[in-house]
Amino acid sequence: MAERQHELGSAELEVLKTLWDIGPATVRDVLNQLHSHGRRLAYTTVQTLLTRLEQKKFVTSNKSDLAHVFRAKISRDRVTRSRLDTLVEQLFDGAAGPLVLHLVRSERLTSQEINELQRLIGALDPGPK
Amino acid sequence: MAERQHELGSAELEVLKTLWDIGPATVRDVLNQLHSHGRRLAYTTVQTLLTRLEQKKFVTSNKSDLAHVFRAKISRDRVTRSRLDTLVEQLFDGAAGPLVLHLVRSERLTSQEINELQRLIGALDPGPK
DNA sequence: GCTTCCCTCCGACGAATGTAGTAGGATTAC
DNA sequence: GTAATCCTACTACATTCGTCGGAGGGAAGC
Repeated sequence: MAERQHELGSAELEVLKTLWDIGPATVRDVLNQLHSHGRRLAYTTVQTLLTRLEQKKFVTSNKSDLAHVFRAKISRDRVTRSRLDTLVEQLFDGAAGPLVLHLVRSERLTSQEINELQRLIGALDPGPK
Repeated sequence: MAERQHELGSAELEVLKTLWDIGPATVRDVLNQLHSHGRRLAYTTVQTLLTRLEQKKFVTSNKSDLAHVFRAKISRDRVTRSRLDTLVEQLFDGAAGPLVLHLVRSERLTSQEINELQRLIGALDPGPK
């Protein structure tokens, strides 16, 4: 019950991601963007999703124009962090290490990412702990 | 609709994790284990969860004894992988790199894990791609 | 000024999920 | 053997989520 990860469904996340990608937008804008990515949804579905996101405080809207303009209020980073926390918590009882190792081992990194990682890791201080 | 992540709810996962932790067990065993971790659930709730997990083929049961013995059929690794795939897909459009970088940057690793990582990363070949 | 659009508001509905109660059979304790 | 236990099977119910449809009010075309 400490797990309040039930705050963002997959469809809601898709819409939120669209806002991150194209910036503040109307229902129609989001719908078009989704359509252009092959995602079929009804206009009102997107509207419902945006409304729910607003109720959940993940989005705000400017209602001064006829077509309301929605804007993401939470960053992609925050959502990522939250999702990861939940995953790490649920699967590894909070230990992030095993997850990272799992990811790194799963050979899904591009060479560029590996280089980047080597830099980052090299800079990390295993320090006293 | 391509998203079939809707296969394992958080409560179901808790029960599955218990099976990974203590091995094949009865409803009562799982319940006790959960209780010992402070998780309050009714006996029948755990039973329902186990039944559903069995329907979903994530668990099998031996019904020869009065109290059925349930056994995890899917590994923690497979679930982890699946969860990660979903997360990477939903948040980074499939690119695992950013996720790893995010994790590494989030300073939640123990020094031991960092060492382990440095070894792993060092062994990785950025090679041709 | 109608007709057509487009938008918002509201209600709805089915599936999945978390949580649990009840019925009734089997086992154990006297 | 009778009562207290324990277990399974079945049913139930509230929520959340994904997905829309319809009503009704402005805006825009002609």
